[in-house]
Amino acid sequence: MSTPLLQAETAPSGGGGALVEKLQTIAPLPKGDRDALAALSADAREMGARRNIIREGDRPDHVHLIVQGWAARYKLLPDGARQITAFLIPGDFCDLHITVLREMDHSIATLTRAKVAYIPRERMEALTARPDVARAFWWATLVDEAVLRSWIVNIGRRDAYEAIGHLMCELYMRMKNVGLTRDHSYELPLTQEEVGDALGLTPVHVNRVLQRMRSEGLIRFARGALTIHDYHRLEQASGFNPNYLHIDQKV
Amino acid sequence: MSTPLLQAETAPSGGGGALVEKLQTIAPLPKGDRDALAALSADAREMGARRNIIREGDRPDHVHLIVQGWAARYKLLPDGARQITAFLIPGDFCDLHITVLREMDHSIATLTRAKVAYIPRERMEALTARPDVARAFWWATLVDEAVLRSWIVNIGRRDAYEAIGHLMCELYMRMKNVGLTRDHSYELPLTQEEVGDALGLTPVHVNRVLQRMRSEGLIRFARGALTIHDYHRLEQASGFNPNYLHIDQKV
DNA sequence: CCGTATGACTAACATAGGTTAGTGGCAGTC
DNA sequence: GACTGCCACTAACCTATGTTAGTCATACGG
Repeated sequence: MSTPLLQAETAPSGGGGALVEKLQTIAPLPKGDRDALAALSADAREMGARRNIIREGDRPDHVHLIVQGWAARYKLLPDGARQITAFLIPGDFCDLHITVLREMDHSIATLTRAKVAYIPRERMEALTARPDVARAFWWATLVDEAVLRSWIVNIGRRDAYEAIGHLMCELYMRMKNVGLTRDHSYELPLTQEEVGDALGLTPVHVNRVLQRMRSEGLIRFARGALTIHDYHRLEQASGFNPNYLHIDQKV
Repeated sequence: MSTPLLQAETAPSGGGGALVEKLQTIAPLPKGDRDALAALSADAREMGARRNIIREGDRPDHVHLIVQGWAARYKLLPDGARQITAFLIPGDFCDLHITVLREMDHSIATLTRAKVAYIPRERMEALTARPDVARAFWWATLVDEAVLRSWIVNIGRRDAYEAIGHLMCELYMRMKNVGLTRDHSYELPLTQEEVGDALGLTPVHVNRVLQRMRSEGLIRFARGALTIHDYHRLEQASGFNPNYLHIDQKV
């Protein structure tokens, strides 16, 4: 029996998958729109863990959508250091509007085995011709931007304990929003090094902080899954305020 | 004689101002578009330094554009710490698409005296009906996002010396792109505390680093203006690569 | 002109987090 | 069923940056 790296296949919205689930956060979409979006996930490609989806300098002519599994945006520094700037979960686009820019200024790689849909430009144009879809894409783009701002605060002004807690809360809310949590648990298939690369910490220090959180009974984090034993306390301790996710739902 | 906090009024693009200058980075705009954009700056309001333009929780129904002077996006933490997540210079929108989201998840304040244009929603819609303008707005949004990613790398994986140098290079390129540099100098009306709030550093440490840069003959930074004596060396030392600004111009 | 901010700057000391160099467990593989 | 590689985990030590508590110069309002 292997660790369940992939997400539950039972998409809660009845086949539409994470993308439809996510894009209906702000407003329900007409059936036609839902079907058109759900169709994107149909012929996704399987990819192994730790494979590049796109690399800095690439000029892709199609858009990538994470259907299943996890991926990360990252930049490499000359000295080999890596900074992860985003975690991508099912329903997230990798490069929604890359065609407006000349080329990628960062890379994206899978973290787990994953299913990734490749969507040709014309197909995206057909989708954005639907006003509700276009608006939902805008919403998703703006939330991505808000998450980036929130990460800057996390790295710049919170200590390691708060930052790690904050990240756990954010991922909990995002996973919940696409139906991938159960109680206060979710698949979190990150190594301690990857957590460190996202928060500007070393794996050694990430480990220290995790030990402390465990000893305090706050969380359980093992075998690629996180359980938050006391969500309220974690939120408090890390100064997490979900308003920047613009979800407007209850915990 | 007072310190010249405001930017040169002589907009290089013949009256269109920084916005037109910036939006033509990727492609020239038709005269009609240029005029429509330039008209936005016409009746901007004067604001004092350190005044809020919008605050977290606000639901503005119009868009703000920095016409002259500097502003900053920021978030405040419960303990009073501040993290600046963006510096806004002439030609930058504060909240281009706020109407898609419910409310602001961060605040924006002027840093210097500034001229800020208030643009009603209908007027923005009329502008985005012009395809080239819509595309240019997209470009601006995506570059803003790329800058956020770059800041995450800066704060997460570069030391203070590199991070400060990187910020100076970025602002140099952005100011140059709207015609607000002369040789390798530009108005940089930031206090050392504001630089620290952007990079997650204390003013004491910012001062230490600046002293070092000065002693090395790299820069001159005084009275609200920065001169980079050796741009190439600064770029090297800070690992700056302007590709993420998507400007495609020479230094 | 004098008082009051504000911001640049410094020194002495404290610490969160980095570095280096491991050990040990476990999963996959030939 | 031994090898291999990855990852969690630890210990001892180090340093970049934070903290506290100032001094000093300049700008501005009255």
